[in-house]
Amino acid sequence: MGITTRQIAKQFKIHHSTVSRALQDDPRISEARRKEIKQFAKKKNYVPNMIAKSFFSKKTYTIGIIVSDLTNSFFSTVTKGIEDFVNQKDYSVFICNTDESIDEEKKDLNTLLEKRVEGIIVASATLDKKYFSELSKIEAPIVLIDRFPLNAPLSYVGINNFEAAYKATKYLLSLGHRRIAHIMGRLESERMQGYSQALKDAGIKNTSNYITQSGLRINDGYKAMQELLKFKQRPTAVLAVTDAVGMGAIAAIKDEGLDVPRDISICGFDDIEYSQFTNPPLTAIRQPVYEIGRRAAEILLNDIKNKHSDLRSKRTHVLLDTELVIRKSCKKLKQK
Amino acid sequence: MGITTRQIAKQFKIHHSTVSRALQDDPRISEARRKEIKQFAKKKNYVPNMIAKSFFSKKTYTIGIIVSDLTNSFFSTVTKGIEDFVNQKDYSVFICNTDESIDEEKKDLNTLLEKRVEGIIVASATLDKKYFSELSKIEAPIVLIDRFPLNAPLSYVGINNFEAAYKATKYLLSLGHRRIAHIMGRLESERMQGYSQALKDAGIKNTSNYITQSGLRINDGYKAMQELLKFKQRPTAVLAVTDAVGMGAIAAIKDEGLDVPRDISICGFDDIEYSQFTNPPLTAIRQPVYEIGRRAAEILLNDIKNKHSDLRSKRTHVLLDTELVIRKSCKKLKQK
DNA sequence: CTGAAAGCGCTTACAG
DNA sequence: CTGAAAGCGCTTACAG
Repeated sequence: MGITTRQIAKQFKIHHSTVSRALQDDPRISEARRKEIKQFAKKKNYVPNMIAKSFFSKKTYTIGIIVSDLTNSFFSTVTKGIEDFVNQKDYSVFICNTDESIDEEKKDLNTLLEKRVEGIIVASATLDKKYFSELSKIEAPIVLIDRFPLNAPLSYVGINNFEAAYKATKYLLSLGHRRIAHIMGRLESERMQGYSQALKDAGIKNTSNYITQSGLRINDGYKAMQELLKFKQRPTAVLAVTDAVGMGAIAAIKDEGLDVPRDISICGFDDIEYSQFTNPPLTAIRQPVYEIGRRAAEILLNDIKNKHSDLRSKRTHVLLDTELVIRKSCKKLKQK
Repeated sequence: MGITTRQIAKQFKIHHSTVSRALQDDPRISEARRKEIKQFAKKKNYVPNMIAKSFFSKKTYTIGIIVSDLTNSFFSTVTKGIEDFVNQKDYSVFICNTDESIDEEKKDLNTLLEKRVEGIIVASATLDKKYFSELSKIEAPIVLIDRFPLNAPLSYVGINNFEAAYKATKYLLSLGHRRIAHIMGRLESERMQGYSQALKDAGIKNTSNYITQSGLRINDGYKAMQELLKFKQRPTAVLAVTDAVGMGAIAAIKDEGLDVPRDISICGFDDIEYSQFTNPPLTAIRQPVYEIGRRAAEILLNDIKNKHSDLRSKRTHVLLDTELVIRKSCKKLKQK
């Protein structure tokens, strides 16, 4: 193992507390001593033991991030936003994937707490109120991202999902579509509600007819679209819960010998980097993904700093703006 | 802060070592004691302090991963592969982004070492031999991925880049292309060499004419392609150093009013999930990305376990197979 | 300017 | 079956 302050001290026949002080540039230690100690430490590749430091100071300079799947472009981008921000402040980050399992999430949470992270950012695999009220009792600051019940007793940053989905659906309606389907996510019911409301506001009944549930990945979208394709009256447009699902849907449509947007229009949600390159380029709601991560990190670090003061914002709720990015995957329907 | 073993001990007027043992299910502690202690601990939300445990045991159950950019599909997939594997063994992972900066990489490495990770997996931002020989002196096991000089004095897992690029270039040649360009990466010179060798073997001189260097992202590919488009004799095919670069190249070609593959064929490298959805679908060399992560994790954990024994494989070199996935972005040239 | 002590929360030999 | 002690590598009041 690495050399310790005690071993350095022995070398100079001094006390290890002096070594500790010299290494910290304590002005009370004489210039000469400091120099020789630091030089020796360097030569011996001394690496301060943060575990011991943390043990003493109660500061670990680490936070944890819990997401469902890093492979998902949304989550890797959020994570990058978080990492970039906290790194500047000398924090490290533990990353945990839950694969949408709430049990895994609880396990991860526990591990993080055992490792004494100073704060946690979580995109939860559940929306269970009880769970969140438990979370809010945890001492370490927590910031929710992406998934959260509005008015959860915790800080969160994300978007207004209802509004965004409403906006997307209205766009589809404005193109003349009436049979608009929605491939919804397990936890993305706000988006589904925004979709439904838009249909209702347009005077469309039975808005739940064309709703099918799916996972968030490409394959999930493929399968969900296959289901929608079985309807005798096929939808003419589909609002997908994520871009990846939208891509899967496009693939399913093509495999059926149909065309996007000629036969069916597709609107995505996220606007990941690759969506501009699909065929056709995907029209989608854009979330400021990186920014979501950055803001969450900012709030978390702030809560950590003010942990013991009243400045701690136990409940900062940030909803960032979304934007409908119109590309080529949605077609205007001819008037009948 | 959370409750400690001492506080629990006080509650029952016993010694904290007894509490420690009860919590560990030490059979020497009486059934009754154990039960009441565990129950009380649970009620009080006792969370064992891993920092203290690590401090004692010298095991932190954490590893570090250093990559250039998590936003890059390749790296997030590798990371997932690593995480999934080590999680089963109860390890946590620190994730560090270097953004291709070697200074940042060194800083990250140092932080990881201070935090006493038990091992590190790194996709380095450099190929400097001196650097790697320094790395090899570090006590913690290290496994290199993606970027490494062949025969580096460290374990690594990746692919045979030379061979893969050779294979891709040969495919382009077989399609009748002669003016084949290569958008190379800063560190991907093996791929470039495979490309050059294939051209040479086909009797093509001046193989460096059509080589241009670029970053690894979409935008980088866009800019690099713009340069290639300026040649009086434009290339008829391009081997891109990554899929993302290939996508950028396609965009640049289209923006110039040209078509892929009609005017220029594009071959990617990686075969990320999104490449099947581009327009046209991207022909690319497929790397077993997730598997690279998994294997690297396996070797690392093995080295950690055998750290002090001869079983430690200080230099396991694994090169996984690649495959050329033919889709629609490369066209057969007509015979003249 | 430097030293000796105490303590952070655990665990594990050593006793009994 | 349980206790008391020592120690992991640091830091920081307290002395002098």
